[in-house]
Amino acid sequence: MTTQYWLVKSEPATYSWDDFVRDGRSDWTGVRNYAARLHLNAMRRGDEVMFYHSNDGKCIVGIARVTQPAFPDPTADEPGLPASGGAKGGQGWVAVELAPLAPLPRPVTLAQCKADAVLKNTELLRQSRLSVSPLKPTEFTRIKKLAKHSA
DNA sequence: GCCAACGTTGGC
DNA sequence: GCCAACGTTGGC
Repeated sequence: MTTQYWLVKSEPATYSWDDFVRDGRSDWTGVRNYAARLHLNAMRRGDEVMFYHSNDGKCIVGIARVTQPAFPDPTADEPGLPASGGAKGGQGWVAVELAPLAPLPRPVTLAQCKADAVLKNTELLRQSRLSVSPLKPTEFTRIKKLAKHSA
């Protein structure tokens, strides 16, 4: 099975990479956006996920791994309904479980992504408010490569 | 079903 | 602190 790649955002003031590493794993709950939910539902165990610090940081800081695919978000009003249950399914929100895989040697900044020919068209940049977005394998590889060089 | 008003996110 | 982008809500 081919590994898929994703990017999730977190405000470090709320939940930082360091918090994530300390916890060793995290249920990625509270996503209340249909496009983001679509992506959560498409995640499979073992997919790799870039961890982005929004607001304070504005950089990609580490790589996580999907350890549990989508399950009903326990923080939703009515968890457990089928997530595919119709366009108006305000319920049926889902979460996934992520675990830290490795920090990036150097964070990759938003400015670097914008300036990069490969990364300038990522969903992260095209739709800046989307909290969970897909990455193409080429984009994922590019981020890893940029993380090896000085900013 | 359209659209204006409003709230939220997130970069600057 | 401001503002742009986007989603949601509610009047009609």
